[in-house]
Order: sequence, then structure tokens, then C-alpha cells
Amino acid sequence: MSRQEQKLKTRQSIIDAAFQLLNENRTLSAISLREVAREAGIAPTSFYRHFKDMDELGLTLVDEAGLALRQLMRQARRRIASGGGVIDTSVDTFMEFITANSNVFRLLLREHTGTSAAYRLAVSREIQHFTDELSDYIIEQLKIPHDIAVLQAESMVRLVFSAGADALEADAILKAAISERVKKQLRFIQLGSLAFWQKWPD
Amino acid sequence: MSRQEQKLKTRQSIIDAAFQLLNENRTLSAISLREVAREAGIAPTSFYRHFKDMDELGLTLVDEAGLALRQLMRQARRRIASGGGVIDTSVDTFMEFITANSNVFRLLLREHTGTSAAYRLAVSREIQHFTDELSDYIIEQLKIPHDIAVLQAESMVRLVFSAGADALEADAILKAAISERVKKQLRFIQLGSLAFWQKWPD
DNA sequence: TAAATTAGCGTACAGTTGTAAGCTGAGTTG
DNA sequence: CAACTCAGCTTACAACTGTACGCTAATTTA
Repeated sequence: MSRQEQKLKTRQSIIDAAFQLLNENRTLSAISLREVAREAGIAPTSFYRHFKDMDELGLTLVDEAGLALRQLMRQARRRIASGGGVIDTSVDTFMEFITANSNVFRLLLREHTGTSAAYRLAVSREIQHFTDELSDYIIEQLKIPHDIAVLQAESMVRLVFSAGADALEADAILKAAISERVKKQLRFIQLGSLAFWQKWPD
Repeated sequence: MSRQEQKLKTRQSIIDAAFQLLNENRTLSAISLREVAREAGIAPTSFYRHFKDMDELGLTLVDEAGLALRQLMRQARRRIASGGGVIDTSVDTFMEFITANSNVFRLLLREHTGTSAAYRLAVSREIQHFTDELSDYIIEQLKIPHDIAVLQAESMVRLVFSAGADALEADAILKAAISERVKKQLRFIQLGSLAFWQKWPD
């Protein structure tokens, strides 16, 4: 194995180790460099060959999480295009995502309100992508004016993420209930913004 | 000063110290017993005369925060009763609260998605009070059926808390903008649930 | 007033942390 | 092949952690 390959492999095992530790209810700021190194099977000081410090690793993890989130969006779009209600499909896709990638979503959720301003900003940016994407869709498909669509999209994303937080530690049955619940709430918002627009079109 | 008085005073200074440390971007799990003791001006080991461990202190802090939240609700109700739109008054009151008690709100926000299951549960319970209270109001005042009102109340509380998170680190101008934004979003929801009810009354 | 209680302190210890310094051996390059 | 590079290692250290143990001095109780 070439030197570069080996390095990439070790780097990945550090990232995997961090996600592993994150899995058992911990924040980025609550896991230590030595723990990560231990989990990754390297000496503590070898960590520095790959990351300047834990913060740099943290930002890398947030980036990876953001990547997963964007893949989620693409998947949702594809499923919507091939038929099915927008709200139902979106929520279902989202719930499948947080079930399959619970550690990724947990990371985003925790660090969104977490200790590090840098992480908070990074997560907010990823969520903003999500919101932008949704508002574009609303504008194009539902023909709702831009400023209303933006507010609607933001509300919807916030509700879905909030429901996702509840679903994170729920079993399949509770998850289904949470899904139905948030779907109804999203319909309220959609109805509401439509009603608002028809009442005061500008 | 009696022994009991002195003890209460020291206990309070421990609580104050913890809130102080919480003020500078930290989680409960990220502040150490020794730091709290230092800030409170007592010896590390004296801490144990008042709390079994940091977790017990943490739950105490969450309780205090919940108390503040309930006072906020009472204040909002009073202001609504003495005239003014429900949404406007509620949001304004809430924003004033998180400005004046930013550390309290930050605690709730962080620990709501935090590391400790016990804290998460405690915070969720406090937020649930909030939601229950609001849905009662919606049922009584707006005559909306129970199950719809519950969904509406939950959506609203989630949006307001989510907006509060953004407002936490915003200046006065940005805060005002966030307020206006969330007020509109709350109106969407209200319109939506009303429309839903009139469309499918049961 | 004598005895009992107890809030707070000082000392101590084992465990963990981040990271500095320098070595080694294997892959890379000329 | 010789020189170089560099990922990963071992050792080391100072800082910090939670908390056990026992003392003191002042209040409370009998």
C-alpha cells in the first residue's frame, strides 16, 4: 500500500472513531483527542499527523454530515419527481435518514446549539442549504411569491428538524406517530401560507 | 446568621457560580466541580455539603430555569389579558425574556439536545408545560377542537424556541427582525389550522 | 455548660488530559 | 543504491480532574 493510501486510510479511521464515540451520547467537545486515538488504534501523538487539533476534526465531521444531508435532499427530490405527495415523501425520506444515519443527524443537532461558535455556524450553513432548496421548490412548483415561500420553507425545516430530534431516540412505532404528527403540522403551514397569499396578494 | 441561613446562601452562590460559567459558551457537562467551587469561593470538597455531584446541581439549574419559564408564561398571559394581539404579545414577551435571561434560555436550549438523558427529559417536560398552556388557550379562546389545537400549539412553541435560538446571539436590530419573521410564521400556522378545521370539521 | 453536629478546609492520590521531543522504519525520490 | 521524507511510535511532563480522609471551629442541642 502506498504511503498516501495508508495515510488516507488512517485519517478515515480517525473520522470513523470520532463518529463511533459520538454515537454514545457525547458532544464533540466532550470527546478527547486521546479517546479518538485509542478508538482509531493509533498513538495519541499520531493524531497530529492528520489534524491540527480536535477542532479541525470537528469541522471535518460537520462537513461530512452536511454532505450526507445534501445527498438526502437529492434523494427526496428524486422520490418526489417519481410521484407521491411532497410532504409525505419528504418527511418519510427524512425519517429514514435519521434512522439510518442517527449519529450524523445527532451531530448536527447537538452542534447546532452547541458550545463552539464555529460548529454552530457550520451547521447553520448546512441547514440553510436545506431551507433554500425547499423554498426554491415552493416558489417553482406552488407559484407562491418569494418572500412568503421563504418564511414557509424556514418554518417547515424547523418543524421537521425539531421532530427529528424527538424521533432520534424513539422506536419504530413512536417514529411513525411523530411522522404523522409533523406531516399534519406541515400541512397547516402550507394551507396557512396559501391562505395568507390569497388574502393579501401583493 | 444561623447555620441554615448560611448554608442556603452558600448553596445559592454555587448555583450563581454555575450560571456564571454557563454564560461563557459552555455546557453543564463541560464545567467541572472544581471550577464551580472556585467561582463560588469555596473549597472543592465543600461542594459535596450541598450537592451529591454535578448532575444533581445540573438538575437543580434546569428546575430553576423551568421556574423562570413558568413566570414568563404568567407574565405573557397577564399582558394578553390587558389587551394586545396574542401572537405579538407572546413573541415580544418571549424575546424580552431571552434577552434578560439569556443564560437561563441558553441552558434550556443546550440541555434540550444535550448529552444527558436526564437533563433532556427535564427540559422537555418544561417545554411541554409551555405547549400545554398554549393549547389550552387556543381551545378556550379560539374554539378550535382539541386535537388540532394541540398540533398548532406544538408547532408554535417549536418555531418560537427555534427563533429564540437565533435571537440568543443577535443584536437588538436582528432580534427585531427575527421577531417579525416568527410572528408571520405563527400567523401562517394559525391561518392554516383554522383553514384545516373549516375544511374538515369533525 | 457540656456534648453533638456540621459547613468548610487542607492534604493527598490516582487517573486523565494535551502536547513537546526525539526516534524508527518503511516508502519515495534522485 | 543512497539520501530523504514522514506516519507512527515511545517517553515525558505539567495541568487538571473527582473525591477520600480527617481536622477545625462554630452553631445547635440537651
